[in-house]
Amino acid sequence: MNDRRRILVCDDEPQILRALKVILRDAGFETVPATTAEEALDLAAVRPPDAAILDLVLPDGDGVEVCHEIRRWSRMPIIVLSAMGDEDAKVRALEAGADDYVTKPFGARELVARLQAALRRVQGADEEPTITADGLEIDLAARQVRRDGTDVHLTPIEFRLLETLARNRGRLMTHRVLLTEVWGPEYVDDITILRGHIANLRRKIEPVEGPRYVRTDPGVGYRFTA
Amino acid sequence: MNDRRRILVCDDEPQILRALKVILRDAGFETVPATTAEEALDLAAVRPPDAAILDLVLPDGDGVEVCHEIRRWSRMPIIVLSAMGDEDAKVRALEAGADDYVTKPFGARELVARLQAALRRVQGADEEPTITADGLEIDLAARQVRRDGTDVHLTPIEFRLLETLARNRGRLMTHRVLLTEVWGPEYVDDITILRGHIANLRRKIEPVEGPRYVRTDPGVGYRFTA
DNA sequence: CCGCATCTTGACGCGTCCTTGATGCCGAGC
DNA sequence: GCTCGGCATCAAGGACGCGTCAAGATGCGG
Repeated sequence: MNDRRRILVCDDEPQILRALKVILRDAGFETVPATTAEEALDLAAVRPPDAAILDLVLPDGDGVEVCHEIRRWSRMPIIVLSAMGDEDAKVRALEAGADDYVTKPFGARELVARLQAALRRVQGADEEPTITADGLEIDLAARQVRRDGTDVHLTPIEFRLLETLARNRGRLMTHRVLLTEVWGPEYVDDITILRGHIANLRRKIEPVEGPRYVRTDPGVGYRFTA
Repeated sequence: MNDRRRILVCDDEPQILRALKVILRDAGFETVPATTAEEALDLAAVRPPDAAILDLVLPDGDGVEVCHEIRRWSRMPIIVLSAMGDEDAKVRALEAGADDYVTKPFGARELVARLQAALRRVQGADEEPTITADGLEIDLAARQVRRDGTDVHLTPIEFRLLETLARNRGRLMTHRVLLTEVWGPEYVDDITILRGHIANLRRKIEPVEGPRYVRTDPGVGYRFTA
């Protein structure tokens, strides 16, 4: 019996595919290789892997599309590989539902670390009634937040902001995604308002010594870390 | 002999159908696949399954219609799959008799958990005779309320309001939920009337120094706290 | 037909929350 | 070392929701 995690890896360059295979095997993962977008989607549907690593540029399509397709039916962790400087495609992949990105050339340790972090996230993501991250309790059904046992009062917008971040804990949420999710599509570009409420939220739930739960990814967005 | 539960699954996209099949098989269910609304209704009629999972968008109709049709003759658990952001269709499906909804993309474990919860719910529903919260007694069967031992007279609407709040004690009940629950779906937006009766209810059961049982959540709704 | 209890509706004052722009800080690139 | 862009913070205004009250509508029983 083999209980190793299966990782779908899609990249059109054979040497990168081989390198990824070695890196993942050493980290205790099983690799399911694919070289085209179509092959990746087929493999994912026939027997869903535990996570996927997708190159953004593929012969028969875009890694963003693959990401989008998979997200129609699965929440499996997806990490995209982007060439350096390809900021735009990176952000589009994140908005299509990717969990994180790694820019090529990547270090083996960084990739594995991000993969494991993403896998850890999915463990308790089963739409639990209450999310707990050391010292912070978020009761989604009751719409109640406690820090170190004492209740914290959040305004409606602050709660929805924290809720969407916590529901996607570990995942990098772009500014645009957060804005459309909390305020609606017409606020897509209003980053100022997002910043303001992030500040208020932090003042209420973060310890004084610095941000612990809500991390900033400069130029891209925010993420909730446990 | 096969005693596995049979689940009718209706989705027009082959990839999603395949993924659902795998997920359900791993959870110990047998899948009855269908790709159109008509096919789903036929299969359900020929040999009723134990539950149904329906996509909201189908080639020859709406998942809401299928839901409505099935409900004409069966109380089997129905779970609908809705695309993210399609709040309206989701609500209509629930009003047509669906038990629960899962938004795509869904986690495998979440879907299975909700399916099992729905199956369990069909077994038996429980009733609570009387709810007590320090100094306040609510006898649901006798429709009687006492505060500190003395009877309090509530009008019919006031009682139903308190009843729904108390049955979901601790949980925040939105304006919309309270209005549909107490007054009916056509009062969904009439917040004024809700405010008025909340005020009257408070005058009768709350101590003079301020609200203790019925707390207000600005912009969202009310909740009953013990 | 009348009176009472209840429900509904609108207006008003008040408090909270949202929004916006200005300001200062920090890191990256030159 | 300097400039520039992105980020956090703060304060002020304006908008919105809430609770309250009173008057009118409705329904029921006497």
